[in-house]
Amino acid sequence: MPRTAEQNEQIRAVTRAAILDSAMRLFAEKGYATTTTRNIATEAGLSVGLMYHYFSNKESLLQAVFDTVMARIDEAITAVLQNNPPGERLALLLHTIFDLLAGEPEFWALFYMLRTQPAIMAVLGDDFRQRTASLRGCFIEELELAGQTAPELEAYYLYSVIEGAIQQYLLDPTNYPLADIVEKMISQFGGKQT
Amino acid sequence: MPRTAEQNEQIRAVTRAAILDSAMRLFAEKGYATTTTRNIATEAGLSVGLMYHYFSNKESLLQAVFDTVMARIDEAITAVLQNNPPGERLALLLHTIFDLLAGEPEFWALFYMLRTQPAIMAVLGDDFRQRTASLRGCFIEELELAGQTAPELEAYYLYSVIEGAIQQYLLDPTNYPLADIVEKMISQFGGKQT
Amino acid sequence: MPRTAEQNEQIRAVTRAAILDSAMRLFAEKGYATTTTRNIATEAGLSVGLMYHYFSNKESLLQAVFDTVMARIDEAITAVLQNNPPGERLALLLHTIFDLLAGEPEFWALFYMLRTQPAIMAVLGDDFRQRTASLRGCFIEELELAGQTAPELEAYYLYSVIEGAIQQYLLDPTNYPLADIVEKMISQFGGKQT
Amino acid sequence: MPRTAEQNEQIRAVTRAAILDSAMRLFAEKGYATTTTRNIATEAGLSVGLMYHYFSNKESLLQAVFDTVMARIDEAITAVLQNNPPGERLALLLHTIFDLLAGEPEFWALFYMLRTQPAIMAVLGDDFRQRTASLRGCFIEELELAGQTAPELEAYYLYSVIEGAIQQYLLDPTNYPLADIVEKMISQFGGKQT
DNA sequence: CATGAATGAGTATTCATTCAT
DNA sequence: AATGAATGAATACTCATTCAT
Repeated sequence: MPRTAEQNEQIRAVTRAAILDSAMRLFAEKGYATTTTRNIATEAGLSVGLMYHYFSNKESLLQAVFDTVMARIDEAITAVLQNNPPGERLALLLHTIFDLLAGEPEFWALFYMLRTQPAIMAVLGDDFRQRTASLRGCFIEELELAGQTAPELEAYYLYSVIEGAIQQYLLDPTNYPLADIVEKMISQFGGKQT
Repeated sequence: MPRTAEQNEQIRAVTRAAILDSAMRLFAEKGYATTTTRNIATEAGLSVGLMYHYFSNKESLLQAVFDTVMARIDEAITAVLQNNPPGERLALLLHTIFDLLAGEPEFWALFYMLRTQPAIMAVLGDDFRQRTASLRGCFIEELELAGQTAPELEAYYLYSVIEGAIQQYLLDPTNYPLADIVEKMISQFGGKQT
Repeated sequence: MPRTAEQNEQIRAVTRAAILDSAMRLFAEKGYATTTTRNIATEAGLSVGLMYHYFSNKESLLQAVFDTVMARIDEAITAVLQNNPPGERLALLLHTIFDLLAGEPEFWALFYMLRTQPAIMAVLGDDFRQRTASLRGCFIEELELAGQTAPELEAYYLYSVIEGAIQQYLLDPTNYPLADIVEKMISQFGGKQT
Repeated sequence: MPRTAEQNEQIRAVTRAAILDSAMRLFAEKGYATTTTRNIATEAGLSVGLMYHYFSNKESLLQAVFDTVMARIDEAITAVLQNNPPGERLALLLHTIFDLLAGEPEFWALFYMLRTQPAIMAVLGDDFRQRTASLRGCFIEELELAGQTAPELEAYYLYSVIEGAIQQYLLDPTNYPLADIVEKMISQFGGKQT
């Protein structure tokens, strides 16, 4: 007896996730250009042909990986924003971001790998800038509530510290004093301590 | 009659520079993996074979590009350190770095492109970390003189701000308030105003 | 529906044989170094890429060709040794070898072409020496039974005559008196006449 | 002051010999195809360009190497033939050939390397066959004098033993009982002992 | 006579992608 | 849905040969 439509749907979802997962891991580990489609299929435990049933391109696979990464970050941030009152959100946001960093560094490594590739930014650049602006918007709001006099500039500055901290951590995870840096950020930008 | 050794030296220096220049520009513009050796040779106005007369392979060309970039940074920094008294160097260092950024952004884009590629970091990683540590060393010294209580931590923090600012600027050069950010950095870390 | 494992096996066997066959013919005809991988693929009627699906590189293809050639010889020799009583084998062995020579001279031409190439002997040398020793072992045994007083030396001598005869024949197949030479070898080394 | 014509002649002869020597050594060591023209020039201690003043081609260099090798053999053989009475020459010829083999095995290795390359034989084949016939002619004469009943066939046979012995020796110089084999050849073909 | 910079066609190999089953 | 055989354009790199000096 053939599979039901529902079962097929189920299978598709699982397989798709497996491919995405392999791709994400391999891109982060070896880079986009040096990862072959065959690599990804093998790692995901399926045939090359089947992979092309799910993603028409290596590039569309990249796009999907990017979307997944971004969705993950958005989700975490949105959760903080929705479940906490303005004025308390800044410290929580920072902790969320850096917990993600400590927990899944490859994830952010991938993020920056994508972001610094000209070939990739040609495709994803606008998306990147838009999301950055939106997150900075949150910061502005919070910084205003915290009583900062020049919240826009402060937001740019804060964003820079965050970004720089992530990169420095990725460059040398064992020595970078991540926790101290985060505390310092919080105290500087006036969020309530947690 | 063969060319004199001097003439050859001259020719070699010019050609080598042309190759390096093309490679640097193309790597920055298209990424390392997507730049072909033929690309580089054509752009430099010479044959593939000749390129291999000067650099034994693509990787060693990358290494040479990296060294050139680094030498350029080192040179600028060293000039500041040697020609100014301790205690006044911090602000000057920052201005130097960000002048370089504003003047030749592709240069730094290349720097970060290289740094976020796992395949490339496998080759250049140690070099990167060493240079980072050395520059942070300068910061520590200056921060101590500026009377900071925890100069090590401050240095890590400062370094992060710098790095983040560079990246944010590269992402959106027209909107990022680079000058203001630099001023803020200087005032925060206690170097004398300029 | 994917092909069954059996179907794939079938396909692989056929394609592999086609590649090996082309390679063998071309190596014999033009030499190893002057035969290109593209040559082989074209001659076998398939794409370059596919050839690499079957053999990981040109060298491993060479190795496979060598193994095939050797298996062919071994097979013929083993058949003689197993189906005939000691004491009668020598003449049969010689006839077997020289029938192979007359029937497929390119086959032996290939054999010697490989053997005299330093670059190739670096890869296949040990194998060559080992097989030579093993065949000489058979000769010793037979020569002992034929009542030769110094079977070891005789075996070396016999082996030399065989090898020399093959090469002389290859150099000038129309004029070399192969049959007479073989008869002379048999009468000299005391195998029963056939 | 410019060199005299004589000095130039002198220089040319020396340089030419150096090139030939390097080529011969390298061809024997690495094979024709894997030896580069640059290899040869470097080994001979001169520039690539200069080498092309002496030999217009890699192929013409090969031809010259071959001629040199052949001239050397011819010379040795002719010396024996001219300075000894018919009837005593056979054993001397054999000793001459095998002394050459023991003294300069690479020399013969080169000879066979060239001879088994189809690409090379296309150029040198006729030459090879002619020289072989001429040497066999000497053998026939000597064998007739030694009273052999079928001197033509014997000559073919002898030639085969010689050729086989050389090759076997080259394959495994340490173990092959060259001296014994030579003695056996001499006693078989009836030349006077030496 | 002498040099080595310069050329570019040619080679082995890889890899995204397609397709018959 | 699933397989893996098949394609061929593209890539890094080599090397015989030329040529300005």
